Amino acid sequence: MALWSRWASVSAMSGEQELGVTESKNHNTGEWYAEVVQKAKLADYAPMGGFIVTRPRGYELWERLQNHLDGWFKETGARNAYFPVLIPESFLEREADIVEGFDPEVAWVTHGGYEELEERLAVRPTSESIITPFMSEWTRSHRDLPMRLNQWCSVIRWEATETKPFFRTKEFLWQEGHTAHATEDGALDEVMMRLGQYERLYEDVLAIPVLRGKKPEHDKFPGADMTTTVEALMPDGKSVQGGTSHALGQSFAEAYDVTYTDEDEEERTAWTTSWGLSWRALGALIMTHSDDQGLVLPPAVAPEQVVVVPIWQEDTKDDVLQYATEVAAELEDAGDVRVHLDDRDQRNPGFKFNEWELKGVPLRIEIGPNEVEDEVVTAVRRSDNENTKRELDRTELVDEVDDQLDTVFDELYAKAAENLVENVRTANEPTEIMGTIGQHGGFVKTPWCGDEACEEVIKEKVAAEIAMLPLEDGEAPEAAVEGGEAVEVEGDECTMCGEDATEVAYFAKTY
RNA sequence: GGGCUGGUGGGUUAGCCUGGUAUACUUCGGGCCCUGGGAGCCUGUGACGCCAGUUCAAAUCUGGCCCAGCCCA
Repeated sequence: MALWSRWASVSAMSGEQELGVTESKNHNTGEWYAEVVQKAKLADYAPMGGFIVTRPRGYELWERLQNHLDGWFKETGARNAYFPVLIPESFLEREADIVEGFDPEVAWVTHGGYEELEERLAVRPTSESIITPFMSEWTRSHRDLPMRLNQWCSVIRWEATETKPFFRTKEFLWQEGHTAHATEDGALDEVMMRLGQYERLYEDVLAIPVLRGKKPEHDKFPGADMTTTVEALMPDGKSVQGGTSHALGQSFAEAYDVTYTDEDEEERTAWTTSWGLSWRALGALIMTHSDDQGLVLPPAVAPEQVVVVPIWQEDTKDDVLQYATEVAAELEDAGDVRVHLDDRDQRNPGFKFNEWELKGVPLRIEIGPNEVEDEVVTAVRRSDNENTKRELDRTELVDEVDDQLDTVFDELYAKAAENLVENVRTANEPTEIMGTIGQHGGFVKTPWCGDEACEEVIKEKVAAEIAMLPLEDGEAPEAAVEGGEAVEVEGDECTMCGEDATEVAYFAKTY
């Protein structure tokens, strides 16, 4: 048994740690993650494999994320709608690629009560096949385009994989946007705009830097011309597909007859897109920032942004509580901060510190008789690994707290960005790709001819695949993160087969 | 899909080999006391993953299933 593990069980038996996280993020990422999710009260496992129960704290994270994205969607022309969870088999069958792509993981409803249905109904694995037919009905003229619909819903994909809350579940919450356009350019602009919004969500809200790219041909969404992705690198070296946006060309429009009359009175076929982001983003959020003390959240999604912990003695209790109450009220009213005053009588301060750290509150404010006397508050940032205590002046409280919350975001982002930048490496030999991924994880970029067989060579050996290809020639996604020039990949021959390279491939192990 | 490890009150866990009374800590409820990093005392509630089998008797043995974590495809 490894040392760290023995420590974990020893401290558990001594009754010191069992409320908090006992697993090590570095040494035992899987169990650590499961523990953080459960002990921070984000989710529980459901009785059936592959399903989870999202608890209020977890759902609140989703709601905040949702509010950001939904606002941007609406600002850019998308409107929310809702389509049935069940899709008739005959609808699903109309687009051949969708059938082929999702058939193995579709859940079917075959009975209503005791009656067997005449036509079985698919529980949606994605909704193109029910939404596009309606876009067809609603699209008459070029004046109806672009048509942009979005729905927030859950889908079911019956994969036989291990459950990992938010990362891998048979049912997951997501949004799926569906649009139709008069021109291919219009559709492509849409695809990139939505990808940009996903990138913005990760970078500006979740404090996670991402790489933008497209998926290789063989890994595209079924029926799509192009699938784009934002990829986030987790601390254990695996890549997460954080959101995807697809150019569907005209294949869906043809299959479901989305046509319109243009200015010249010609009947034309529309171009469609779809784009989705799931609660996997929450998985990436939890995995990226949290530590061995528990959850760590950036302020924008934290249910409580500030927790105020009063520390009193019998003779100071009234003063301390009054001061703490005023501080909390001021932050809430003047500062528009989500603040919680933890005035529980039966818990000592140390217990509260640990508990709120476990729950990921970005900023803790301690108020005892000393603070009251000096007219200050003591603040500790969750993102500060040194646990440094800072005095904030009472008279500048709102601004100071605001600064501290910004700093939490900056610290979280900087750490995640460092992880990303340090873990994009180049390789020019197959053994080098495999060796680098085996040793460090992360992304390894290398020239590639575009042939799936060449990916397979790597995949078989180290279970790493092509996570993405930079979107345009010469565009190196990590340059944005580094704020400078991208590192050039040497050579223009495919590293695996030696044929002419057409792409730069980013290999990684993936979630 | 294959293999490994595990599943005992809400959480952590002892007991299992060698069948018979289920251990402790903690959380939670009540009471007292206490408050600058998981304090203390009293008290109460609360569990053997599921289904079969063996047996006078199963948490314990056997078989099947379910669930989780890990490794491989």
